Order: sequence, then C-alpha cells, then structure tokens
Amino acid sequence: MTLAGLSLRDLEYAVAVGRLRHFGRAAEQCGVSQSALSEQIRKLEAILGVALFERTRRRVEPTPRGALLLRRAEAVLAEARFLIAAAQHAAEPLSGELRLGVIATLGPYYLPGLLGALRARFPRLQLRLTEARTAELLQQVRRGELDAALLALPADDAELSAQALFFEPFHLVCPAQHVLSQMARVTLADLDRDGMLLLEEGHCLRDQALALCGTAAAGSPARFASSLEMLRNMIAAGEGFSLLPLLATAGRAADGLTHCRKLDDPAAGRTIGLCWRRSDPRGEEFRTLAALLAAEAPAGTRRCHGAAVGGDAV
Amino acid sequence: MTLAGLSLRDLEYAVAVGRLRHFGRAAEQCGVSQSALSEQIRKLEAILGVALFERTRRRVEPTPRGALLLRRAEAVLAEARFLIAAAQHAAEPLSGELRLGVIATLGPYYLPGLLGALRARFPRLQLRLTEARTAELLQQVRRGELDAALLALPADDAELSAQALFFEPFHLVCPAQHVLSQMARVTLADLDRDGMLLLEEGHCLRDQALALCGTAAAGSPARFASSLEMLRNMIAAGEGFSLLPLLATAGRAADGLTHCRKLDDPAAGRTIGLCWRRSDPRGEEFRTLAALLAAEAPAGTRRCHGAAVGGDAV
DNA sequence: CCGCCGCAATCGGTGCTACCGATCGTTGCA
DNA sequence: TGCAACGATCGGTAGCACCGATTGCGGCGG
Repeated sequence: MTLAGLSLRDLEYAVAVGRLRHFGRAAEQCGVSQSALSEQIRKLEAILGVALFERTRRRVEPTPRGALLLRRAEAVLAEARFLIAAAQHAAEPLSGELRLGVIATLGPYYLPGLLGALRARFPRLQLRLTEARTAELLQQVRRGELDAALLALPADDAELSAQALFFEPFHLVCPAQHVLSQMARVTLADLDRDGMLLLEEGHCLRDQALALCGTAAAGSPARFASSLEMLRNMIAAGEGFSLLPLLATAGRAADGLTHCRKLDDPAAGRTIGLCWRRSDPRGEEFRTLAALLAAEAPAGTRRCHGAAVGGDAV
Repeated sequence: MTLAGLSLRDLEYAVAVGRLRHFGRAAEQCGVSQSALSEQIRKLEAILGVALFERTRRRVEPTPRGALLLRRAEAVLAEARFLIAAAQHAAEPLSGELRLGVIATLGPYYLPGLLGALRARFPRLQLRLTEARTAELLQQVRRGELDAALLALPADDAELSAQALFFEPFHLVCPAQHVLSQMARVTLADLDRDGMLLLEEGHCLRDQALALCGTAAAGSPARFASSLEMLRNMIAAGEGFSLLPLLATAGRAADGLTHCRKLDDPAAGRTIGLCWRRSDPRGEEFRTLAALLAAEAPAGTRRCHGAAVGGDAV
C-alpha cells in the first residue's frame, strides 16, 4: 500500500552508511558486497525521492534531509527490534498470559498447592484463573474466551483437545454416627440413593455421582447443595451422605462431625484433564503443561500418563 | 543483522489479517493473491518463532501473543509511514533548512528586499543566514558547513558549482563638494588611486576596486575601513572617495554629505552569483533558486541568464 | 445424510530482483 | 606520474515472492 517497496534491510544499509560515512565498511558491517549496498541505497533514495547522501570520493556525508530521514529510519529500526525482542520473549513456551478455567469442585482444593510448582517451572507464565461449571468452561474455551480448562473428562467436543492428568477417587463422606461409617467395607452398591446429597444441576460431580449409583430417582429439591462446602455442611448437619472428590476431603476428616472413607470401588472417581481448542497453535505447550501437572499429581490420585486424548475421543 | 529477514510488507499483511480476520479479504486489501499472503504470513511466523493466528476454517483469530506482536508491528508500520511522509515533505524542492552564506558587502543591502519574495515562492524553505567574507564562505561551503553562498564571481574552485545572478555596477561615492562630483563624466581613469578608500583585506570588494583602478599603490593604513558603513562614514567625513556597489548606495544619495554617481564604464561592477558544492545532490534546486534570484534581480542591476557556471570555469 | 460452498493451505511454475565478482572512473597522495 | 582508495556500474545468477490452480476441511442447506 502506502509503503511502496520500503524495506527494513535497506534502512539498515542507509543507517550504516550514515554512521560509518563509508560505503565499503558499511557493506562489510551489513554482510553484503559493496555493490549490493550501493545499489540498495540508490533504490532507497529513489523510493524516498530524496538524496540521502552527498558522495565525494573522499567523503560520504548525509545531506540535511538525509540526516533527518536517517533519524526517522533509526526509529523504524528501533521499533522493528522491539518487535523482534517481543517475539523472542513470546516464543518462550508457556510464557505470558494464560487464561485458565477450572471447575468449582476442583479449583479451590487443587490450585493452591499447584501454583507454587507452576511458578517455579514457568516463571514467565501469568495465569488468569476462572472458576465455573463444565459447560460454561467448555463454551468459553470454544469461543476463545479461555485458553484452556481443567475439568473432569470426558469433555466430548470435536473442537477441543484434551489430556488426562490424574484420576481422583471419590470418597464417601457421611455424618460421624451414620451407619455407613460403621461398615467394614463400603462399595457403591451399599449407597442408598435417597440418602445421598447432591450438588445443583450443572456440576459435573453431580452427574458423576448419579451415574455411579445407577439411574436417578427424583430426589427432593432440598437435598441439593449449591457448592461443595455447602454440601459438606449439610452432611455435618446429618442431612445425608455424599461422594466427594479426594482433594476436597483432604485435611477435613477430623472435624468430628463427619466421617470420610475410601470406597472399595477403584472406578469410583473422576479423571481430571486439561482441555484446549484443537486449533490453538499452542497445543504443544498445553501438552507440556499437562505433563507437568500429571507429574505433580496430588497424593492419593493416580497419575495418568500417555498421549493426549483427541477431541472426539475424549 | 539482528532483524533477520523481517519485512515491512509482511508486517502489513499480518496486520491486515489481524484487522479483517480473513486471509482472502486481507490479501485483496493488500493487493496480492491469497496464496502469497498465506505464505508470507507463514514465513513471518517462522521468523518470529510465534504463531500469530489461530486458524479455523470459519474463524481467524490472533493468538494472545499474536495480538501483542501485531500491536508492535503496527508501531513499526506507523514509524515507517512517518518516514515516508517525512520523505515526501523533504522531496519538495527548496524546502527545509538551507544554510546560506552572503558576503558582507551584499547581504545587508540585498537580502531585506529578497526574503519576502523567497518566502512567497518557497514557503517551506527555512533560511539560515551567515555573513562573512568570500574566502570564509567558500571554505564553509566546501566543508559542508554551508549549503550555498551568495558572493561575487568568479569563485575559482573546482569543487564548487556556481550560477551568475546579476551584474551589480559600482557607483562612485565621494564627498559632496569633491572635485569628482563636479565633472560631467567620470570614468575609472579619472579616479585618483591615492584618494580612494578601501575595505580591509579579505573583502572581495577591495580587490575588485583595486583591480579596476590598475596596479595597487601602497595606500596608507588609515585609509582602510572594516565595513561598508564605516567606509561611507569616512567618505562623508571627507577622507576620500570610493567605489560602492549599487545596492549599498540605494536611498542614501540625499544625505547631503556625499555625492553618488554612475561611472561611464559599463564593466565597473561585480557579478553576484550563487555557489554550492558540485557534489551536493541538490544542484538542481540551487539552479532553480538561482533562476528565481536572477529573475528578481534588483533594479539597476543587469540580470544574468543562461547556464550555470561550472566549477572550474567560474 | 449428502452435496455444495467458503476458506486457508499447498503446489508447480515464473519473473523479478537482491546479490555477487569484476571492472570502471575519479580523486588524493606519494 | 603512478598508485591506492572508493563509489558507481555491469553482466550473470540464484533465491524467493508471487500467481493460478488445486486440495482439504468444515459448515450449511437441501
């Protein structure tokens, strides 16, 4: 368009000549032959319509106009070098801003222990964290409002890629005096669907709990909690029991009001994964990140390793 | 050097894609085929080491890093456009700064009436005026400390070009009651060398006056003036007479103390010319300027027209 | 469910031009 | 007067920007 044929390289040549006052040495410094530099300067002068230099056999001096334009040229080059420098920074994997979403039943229990390791490994990574429910997270990732999300797999979406991080078992949490707390072994089959407390609709944890305990029966609305913490309070109040992900139970077993125990079903739990837009060019970085997260899987979980799960196979 | 292969055109392509979010339309706007633009974007991404865009079939979005780098790219382009704009301004003939020297026996009498016309014709020309004697002016022009000078030709210097502007006759100025003021006709031959007042050494006018009046006799040192005005005062005081250039006599004839009259020698006078470094790329502009100055030659002078006088022919 | 459309990527071919080495012309110097 | 330095110029070459055509993929309408 308006920048007819102007080239950064030619500006460099001109600036070099302006500095060194010598075509030969300028050519050497620019790594081209003197003839090439001479021709390019000539071309540049033609483009600008201004004679940049006054040539004598013994002297090369910028004309007054040339000196002014050379200063402008240096400004252009400076900006270009800023661009290069910014690109070099940006080229570092997992640097800069990363908008990461997390499901509400994982974030508060998982992230606090994670951020330190993350910062140590990727000090230039700036996390922007969002907490929401699975459907919202997926939507935001699809729309590009988030770069990636931590959620329970599978996240069935052809547009997304995902990689499993670790398997987080569900534990049974019931009131301290509850009959389930007395049994030697507890399996999913032992759970009374009517006594189970659930999260509101939209939380994947609710669906997983229901799926584990067979077909849904119409529970009373009062038995829905809007958050995990609320759910825990309801259990402590004797309202019923529930399945809670391991990380949400850590360090809380000894409050006296609730009883927390493992289930004897190894399949009872959820697979936490990282997902992102399949089309995002940072796919490799996300895999690297996922590898780190899997390697740093919290105690009690079972680390997943292996290839990422492709979009439609998630 | 450090800006490996970066090209302003490619930055324009990238910015267009970033704005339009569409390779095809961006290509159209940039006036290239879609394939060319696509390849150049790919090359640019390779150079920067950063994926600038996330491509889906239906969407093209800058990556967060891409968005950042595109902003930098726009800054580069903005500077480049400034450069182009500055060049377009600078390309206007006789615009910008012009360091012009004038001999002291001409400047004060010639320039005041000239500057208005000059400003009207070349409103963007900014004159930096210097007053000095011929040798100094020539030296400064040669050294590039001045761009051009107004002086009496010939200025014999192979390094310089010059163009004659006008012939300025010398008038005889003598005390009002002086014998020369009574004569019907006065020629150079009538002038008594011992009664003639001169400027100090270095002034070309001194040399010219001496040359016109034959070989020099040793005048008394007291009869040298350091400036034309001083010379005029000495004449008014009855110290002697002198030859003064026409412009220096204008509007002063009626002061009662001095008498001013033409000489009957058409050759008595000096040719005022403009000179500049032969190697200065603005030669054409100087010729244009000289043409204007010749056309605007002051009343009483004889305009010179025709080709410029080459350096060694001056 | 299929075929069409829109779009970016890709491919093969072409012409421009940046580049080089060699040479020229000028200038200043020994 | 010959020599050295320097920028301009020239002929030839190779790289690459560009083009038109095609492919491949995803969305949409029938």
